[in-house]
Amino acid sequence: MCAIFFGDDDAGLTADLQKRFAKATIARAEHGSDFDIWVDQTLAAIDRPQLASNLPLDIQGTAFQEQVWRALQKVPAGTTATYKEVAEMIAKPSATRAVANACGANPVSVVIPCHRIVRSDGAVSGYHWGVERKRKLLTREKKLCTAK
DNA sequence: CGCTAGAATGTTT
DNA sequence: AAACATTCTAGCG
Repeated sequence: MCAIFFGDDDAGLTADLQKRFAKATIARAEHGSDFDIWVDQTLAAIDRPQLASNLPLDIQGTAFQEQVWRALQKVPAGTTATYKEVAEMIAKPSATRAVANACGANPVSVVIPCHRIVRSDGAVSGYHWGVERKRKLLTREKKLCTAK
């Protein structure tokens, strides 16, 4: 698995995929195939982050991005971190903007929680798949966490 | 004191 | 060389 995308419709999704993987040919998974099983696991991982480690992820990114993404996975569900905090986690306190860049480059939306990152004033700034979706994810996670 | 405008900053394409 | 899902500070009302 090299990417996990959100989308409201097929057209938007494939368009996004094409943009990210310009040279790739888009194909669909057969129902009941191995890939289909992974999709199930991925969806399950939204609620249980531990399951994410079962996924055969094949993420491609620069060294900097990998640092950021690793830091992101340390952010507990139901909480948020600021771009600056993440920047400090990877020992580059002044690279806040760069961190934001790396978040946007993250291909695996749910496995790496790029939606838990907000601005220092607490405002939800941007999200590749829509700020609306980001807010919903956050409130949802907060509920899940407090319910536990 | 609260707000706006502008510079600083690191990484990617 | 340009663009960005930020942040910090100085200046103004």
